Amino acid sequence: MFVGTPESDYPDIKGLHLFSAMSDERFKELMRGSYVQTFPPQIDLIIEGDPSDFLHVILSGSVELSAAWNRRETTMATVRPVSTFILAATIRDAPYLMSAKTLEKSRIALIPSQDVRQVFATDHDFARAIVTELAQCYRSVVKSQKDLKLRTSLERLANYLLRQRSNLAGTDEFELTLEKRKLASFLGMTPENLSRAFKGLRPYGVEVNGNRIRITDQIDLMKFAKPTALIDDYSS
Amino acid sequence: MFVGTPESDYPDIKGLHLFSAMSDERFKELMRGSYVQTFPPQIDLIIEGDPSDFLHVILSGSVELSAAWNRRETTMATVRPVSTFILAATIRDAPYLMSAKTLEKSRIALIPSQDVRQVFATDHDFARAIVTELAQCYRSVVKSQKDLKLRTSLERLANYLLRQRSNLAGTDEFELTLEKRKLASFLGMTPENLSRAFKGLRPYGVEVNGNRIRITDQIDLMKFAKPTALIDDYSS
DNA sequence: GGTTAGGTTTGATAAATATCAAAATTTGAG
DNA sequence: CTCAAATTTTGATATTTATCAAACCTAACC
Repeated sequence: MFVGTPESDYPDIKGLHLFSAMSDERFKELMRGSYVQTFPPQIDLIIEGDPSDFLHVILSGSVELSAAWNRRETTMATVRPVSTFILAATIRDAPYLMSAKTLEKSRIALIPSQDVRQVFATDHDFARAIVTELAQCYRSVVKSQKDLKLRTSLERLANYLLRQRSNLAGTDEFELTLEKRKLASFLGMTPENLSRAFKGLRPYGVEVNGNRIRITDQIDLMKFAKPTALIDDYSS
Repeated sequence: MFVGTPESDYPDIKGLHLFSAMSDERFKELMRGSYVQTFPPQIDLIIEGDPSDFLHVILSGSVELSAAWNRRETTMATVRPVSTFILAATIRDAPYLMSAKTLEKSRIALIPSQDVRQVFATDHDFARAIVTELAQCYRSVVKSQKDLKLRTSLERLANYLLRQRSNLAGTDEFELTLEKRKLASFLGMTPENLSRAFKGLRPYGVEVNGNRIRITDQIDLMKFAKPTALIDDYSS
């Protein structure tokens, strides 16, 4: 099992901003201690509260990050290739704050947290790359927090659709990448409410057909959604 | 005006985890480019969207971080001495996501972002300290997000009170450090709702008298609030 | 192709939260 | 100390959102 991540996966992982500045030497060292596994859908990779044994890198498929309390559960984010997750817990050697579960069949590289922390302590370029990554993560959560506290559920949905649209090369028609159930939870509402929210956006030119969304009047939708870079631009 | 931060403030600032590992040499260099200013209450230090010109260090007083959208406004956090704020924006050289305003008369050290980024690029210990700090910040926002999405307003208030209680050496009686108006906004509710929420906690042993809170039955309150380290422990 | 399980939608209702208005209380300035 | 302004509380009401139940749809499976 512990045979290390196959070399064929190196380019994908090294392509991440996090690892790109690292010396090949050290990168290979890190990879040797790691391994790749393919998981079926609906597998729990991490339960919140667990000690952070591995930094995870998703190579294919998709993973849901969720949190639970008092029999309630909420989707915090979905992670798609190629990216890492649970970086902050790894660095701080602290328990995971979120659970992770595969949504589809997924290939995931697991890098022992101890190794990551060790390289972090000695490799300055890596430390700097982590800073940039964490600053980005932090800013993303702050944006998401603003979304939640400042907008109604209808506004959140409208802005979500506009973000999806621009992610997907700005075509007027696109598919939802999330099950509606998950989307509802991600946006902080119930599935029933999401269904009604879609109807509520019809007057602004949103047509829904299963997973297929068509935005017939983007200007009109934007006038309602009022997107702003300080909430909706995940790249800054 | 640009006379540098007075040396008498060095110990406080150097005491921050962020700067403690930095060489005295470099620290003095950073301080020479910085300056300290005393602001009256209710002064806008930062407007969200501004370019991040300075890393701020609060030396005395208190500062509110808030965000606004579409004529709505919400309190995101309050910062107390001695700590930095707006670190992520400084590092990423990105616009501030939150506004900052003094709540009381406050002394604040301003360190040019450019200098911080430069030291960050050359001083490895500083880079590592920033990582730890940012990981901590990130985890705090995630906890706060879980609080918001998983709990009702009554539960949020109950857990807030328990956190305050433990922060303040665990006495049964303590003072709110925030105006109720701000507290309501921080907890994601209206002032009217907060007032009613306090009443709603009376059956669980919470007595309110102005800013004075008395928790007469901590066990009972905890049974209702169900605090968990994965949301309420801001030190991990 | 029929069946079943799970997701989605719809309608009815309940609960949580916000809004508006006004009274009560506190705070701060002069 | 007194008055004005702001905050807090209270009551009445409206809006938003959640819950429950049932119908409907979809997709995987035998």
